[in-house]
Parts: sequence; C-alpha cells; structure tokens
Amino acid sequence: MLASQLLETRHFATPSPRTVPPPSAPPLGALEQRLAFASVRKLESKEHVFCEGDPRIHVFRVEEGVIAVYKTLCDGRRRIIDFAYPGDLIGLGVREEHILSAQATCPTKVRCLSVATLEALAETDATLALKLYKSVCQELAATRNLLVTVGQRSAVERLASFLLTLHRRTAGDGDKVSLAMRRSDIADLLGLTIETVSRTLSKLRTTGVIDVEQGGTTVTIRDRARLADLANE
Amino acid sequence: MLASQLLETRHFATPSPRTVPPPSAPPLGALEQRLAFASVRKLESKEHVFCEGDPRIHVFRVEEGVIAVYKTLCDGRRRIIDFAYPGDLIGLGVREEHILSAQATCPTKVRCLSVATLEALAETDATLALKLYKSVCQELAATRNLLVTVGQRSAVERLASFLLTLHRRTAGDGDKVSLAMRRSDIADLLGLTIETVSRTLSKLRTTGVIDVEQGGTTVTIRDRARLADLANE
DNA sequence: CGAATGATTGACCCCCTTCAAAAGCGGTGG
DNA sequence: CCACCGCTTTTGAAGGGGGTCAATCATTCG
Repeated sequence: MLASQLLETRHFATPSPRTVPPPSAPPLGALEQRLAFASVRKLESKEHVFCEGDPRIHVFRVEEGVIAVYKTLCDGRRRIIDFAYPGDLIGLGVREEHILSAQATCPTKVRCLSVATLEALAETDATLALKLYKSVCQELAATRNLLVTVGQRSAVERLASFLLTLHRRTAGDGDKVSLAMRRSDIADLLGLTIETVSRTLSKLRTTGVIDVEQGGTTVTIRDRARLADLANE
Repeated sequence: MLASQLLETRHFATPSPRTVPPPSAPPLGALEQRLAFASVRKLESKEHVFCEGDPRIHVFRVEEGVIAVYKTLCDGRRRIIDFAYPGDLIGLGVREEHILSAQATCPTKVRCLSVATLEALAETDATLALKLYKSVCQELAATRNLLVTVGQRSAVERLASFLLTLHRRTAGDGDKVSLAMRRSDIADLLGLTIETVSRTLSKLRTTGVIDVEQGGTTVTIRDRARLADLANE
C-alpha cells in the first residue's frame, strides 16, 4: 500500500471538479484543497512519472490507472517495489532526488503536488507530519509483506497472494480483478519470469481456481477459499 | 537501516551515564534526555524483545548486540526483515500491537522508551514528528533494498551484498566483520537455507574473497573489489 | 567425557529459468 | 476485408541452482 490513508479517501469514482473544493476539515483540509486544485497529468501506458535520480519536485497522487514503482538493477533487470492504485501517493521520501522510478502500466492520471509546499506545511503542522509518518509506516508494512512473499514462497503462493492483494486493493466488482498490467510487470514484482507467471496462471485456470479472460487482462476468482489456501496466509 | 538518524548519534561507544544527561538541544533534546534516563534491558541470545501481537507499549533502541526483526509465516517458517544494530530503533509503527517479532541473535542490551510518551511528544512537536517520518522513510528505503536483493539475486550475490551491508553498518575494525548471529539467521534474512549459506561462504573462502575464522563467527574481507563485483551493485 | 547445538559437506531431485517456437491480439494500410 | 507487422502471451523442452535429506565435524557446556 503506497501511502494511502494520508488522505482518508482512497478511491475517487468522480474526482471533485476544480471549481468545487471539498469542504475544509482542518488541519488536513489545507492539503486536500491543494490537491483538489493541483494539476492533473495524463500518462500513456509505459510513460514515466519520474525516474531514479530526477530532482524530487513533486509528489503525486494516482487518480486513475496503475503506476509501477520500481528500481533498475545495474544489469538492467527491473524490480517493481509496488503498484500504486487510485488514492495512493508516490514520490514521498527524504532525499533531494527520487531513488525509484515510476511508470504507468496502463493509461493513467496523476495529480501533482509540490514537495516544497508539502514539507513547508508539515514543518509547522505536527498533525500533518504525524500523518506522513503513519502513512509511510503503512507503506513499510506493505513492503515487508511483499518481502515475505517474494523471499520464501513458491510461484503458486506468490501468484495467489498477488491476486488476493490486488483484489483487496482495487476492490474489483464481485470476483473480477482487472490486471491492467503486463505479465512482465507481475513477474518483476514477484521476482519470477513472464513464462512462470503465465504457466502458473494457466495452472490456476485449469484447476478451476480462477478464470482468465479478455486477452489475459481480466481474472475472475472462481474459488476464493482455495486461492487463499494456496496463498498460504 | 532501522530508524537510525532519529537520534543523530548512531554508535554509542560509551553510553552517557544516567547521572549526566546530554546537553539539551531543543526540541529533540527532550527525547534524547528521556532515552538517556530510560531503563536498559539485557537480553540473552535468542531472547525476545517483543512478539507479534504483543501490545506496543515500548519502543526500543539497541545499545549493544544485534536484534533480528522478523515475521513468522503460518507454516512456521521465519522471515527476518532486518537486523537492528546499536543506535537503531525498533518497534515503531501505527498499530496498537506489534506486527513483527524481535529477538536477540547474541547477548544484547536495549533501552526502552514508552510509546505513549513518544507519541505525546510528537503530537505537539512537528519537528519530532517529521523526524519520525524521515527515519521511517530511511527504513523503508532499506527494506526496499533488501527486497531487491532477495527478489532477483543468486545466492552468491545475496551473501556478498549482505557482507558488504553488514560491514558498512557495523563499522567493523578494518576488514573484519563480526557476524554475531547464526547461519540460520542469515538464511532467514536472505531467503536461503543454512546449507546454501554455508556452501556459499565456503565458496567465497576457497576463491580467496573472504576468510572465515573463529567457528565461523568472524569474516575477514580479503578482496573488497571482487566482493563488490559479486554483489553486483 | 558425553550431550547438545551449530556448521560443513555430499548426493539427489525438483522447481523455476532459459531458450525456442507458436499463437493471440490490435493496428495500419493496401 | 484481409494481409502484414509488432507486441504480448502461451506452451514446450532442456538445464541448472538451490532445496531437501543425511552424515560428519566442530564447539560449547554441564
């Protein structure tokens, strides 16, 4: 989970129009108002929000779509740290530069907020600073969970766990989960190859646990209990 | 790195005696003073500081030794998230209970600070809250690095990376690194088995990259450049 | 000394990677 | 409409790295 909770409202079915800022609820209202007025950037699939080493000028909130936050290894491999979904914040940190890259996995919209503004507000507003602290704690917990998944689990366990997490975070309608990303993105998140991801999904399909449709971009969970069992916690 | 930076001074060669609090440097001085007066707990090897599910009453700072912070999987496996060294804080979070366990890997001393006190201070002190935020950001960055290491690297790369990180963090004298933990601890951090850890260390030894002495508890880095090369960034 | 704990080394096997090929899917243009 | 192309996914076959099981060694402690 990427620094959600900071703004309470994670999912924006219909983003507030610019002319109608949300009712202020101090002391966070100031920040929310700023976000409501912040400019929106549209991104094509594979387009970058920022790259490792870029000056950290803005923090972004995902409005629509999915952003892959990743690190590039020196041999060119890519390790995705997390996917950011609508409501999540990306680009928080303490360094002057970004230490990770962020790339859209599908057509995506993000809202931009100046780092300088955020930090200036936080410096005098203990409640906001504490919120930032807590939201990063949440993100830390999510990263640790991924670490557990990636470090000691089989391909089936990783995929099952991933599908369940995805379903929980994106709140897909019913049992449908929209992947909104390529096999290579999933592979780079789970530390597998695209072939293993594809094979494992096929295995889950042939054993009746899930259904894969529409060019492999939508998954239907057929047997939630068994999937949870395979995820092994 | 576990929430260091929060207190600026990471390594305590000679902890301040209780009767002589450090010179106050507001607004952080208050916290440092509290830590200086906080009680010290001694732990034997394998003794727990806290366990998953315990009420989160104290935050701890490691004074001497090493603490393994870990999560237990439902099948009994153990995933170490990080090792905490002198100067590091453990037990930070937002939940009422600990979501991780913490266990000494060797005889260790920790200093205890009440969570209630810390949070009360942070609620009115934006600077402190911001410090908390930034220290958790650091920890997040460290966890991400581990994620990169564990997710996509071979056993040799993981061990080489681990040894270099350990050397950097513990500032061993010269090229010597004191492991101060068992093979099983290293294995559970790196997502390997103890046999693979042992085999890989042997390989590094026979190829002249490192030396292992004293019952396998002390490692001497013989060829730093090659080790860094093997770590592959 | 003998028991207990931990480390090392060997042999075998399995899961995932690697390499390779085929098939879907979407877009573009004749 | 369909041929063609690029991109992605799927599936197959072979090989390897690390896991598993097991035996031996080293160290510590009662």
